[in-house]
Amino acid sequence: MAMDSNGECSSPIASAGLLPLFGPSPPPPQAESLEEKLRRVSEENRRLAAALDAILAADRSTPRALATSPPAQQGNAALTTQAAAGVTAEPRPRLRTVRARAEPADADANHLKDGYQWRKYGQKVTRDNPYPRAYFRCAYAPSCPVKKKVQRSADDNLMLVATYEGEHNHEQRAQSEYVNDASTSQQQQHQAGSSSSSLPCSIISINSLGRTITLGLADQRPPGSSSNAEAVVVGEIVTPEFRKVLVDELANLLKNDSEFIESLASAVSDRVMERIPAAGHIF
DNA sequence: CGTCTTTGACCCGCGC
DNA sequence: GCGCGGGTCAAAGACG
Repeated sequence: MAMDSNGECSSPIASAGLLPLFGPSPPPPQAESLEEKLRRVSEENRRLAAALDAILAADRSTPRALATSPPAQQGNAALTTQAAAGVTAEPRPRLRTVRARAEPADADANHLKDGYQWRKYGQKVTRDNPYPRAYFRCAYAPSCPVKKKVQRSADDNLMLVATYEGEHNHEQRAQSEYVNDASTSQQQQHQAGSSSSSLPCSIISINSLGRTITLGLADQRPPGSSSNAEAVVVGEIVTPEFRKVLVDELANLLKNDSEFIESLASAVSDRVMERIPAAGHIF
């Protein structure tokens, strides 16, 4: 995943070559086995990680801070990434925006599960959007300065737009939404391993009927586990055993699930449409 | 009973 | 200075 000039995520297409996942209308390789798909995605992840490294290396020459984001956890909203706050100038580099598509069943909930616990402290109807904006504070640590605003998109009421402000100053284990301790330790390890806390910038979540697939495109998490509700696919698959478990899990999830394909196509399509303009002014 | 959410009021910055 | 809009506070209610 590439960062734009503001340190935010943007399309890697221009620099890293086309990721088939992002293709405008990826032909469903139905003859391809799940394992082959997995291998292909892992390969793409490696390419993207390399591209990101190159971009970050170039970006470090400028003194601005990289925006970070909370980890994309599994929830009822599929996190997609963003390129938003302070697009033209960066006086407030800690501001970043995450777009998430909510499940229709949660159409009334203005809540975005992102791996942290939040306490709502306000709600406001803004002028340019008929949907109310909700204000949240990090509820894990009283001293944590992080805030977020969540508002539905005026264009698409299923699209949640969350704006994060500040940096978490605590360990991430703040949520009960983690599937299990193993995945939690992964998250913590991931956070400790990354230079700037957490970020969904490198993660694609595709939610289908409560099931989520997360593709960690740049981070190097250790092998993890998955629950009966979710499968987490990270960029580096280390052991054959893990891959087997992963493939089995994916197979269970996707078997007889034509809606997943539709959701996937929809999510990819949305994402491509969001990212193409952002990529246009990166280089 | 403690915690969390809701919601109206208040504060503050900004543009005119 | 005034009005507007965004952001925050805090009391009250809901909930487990």
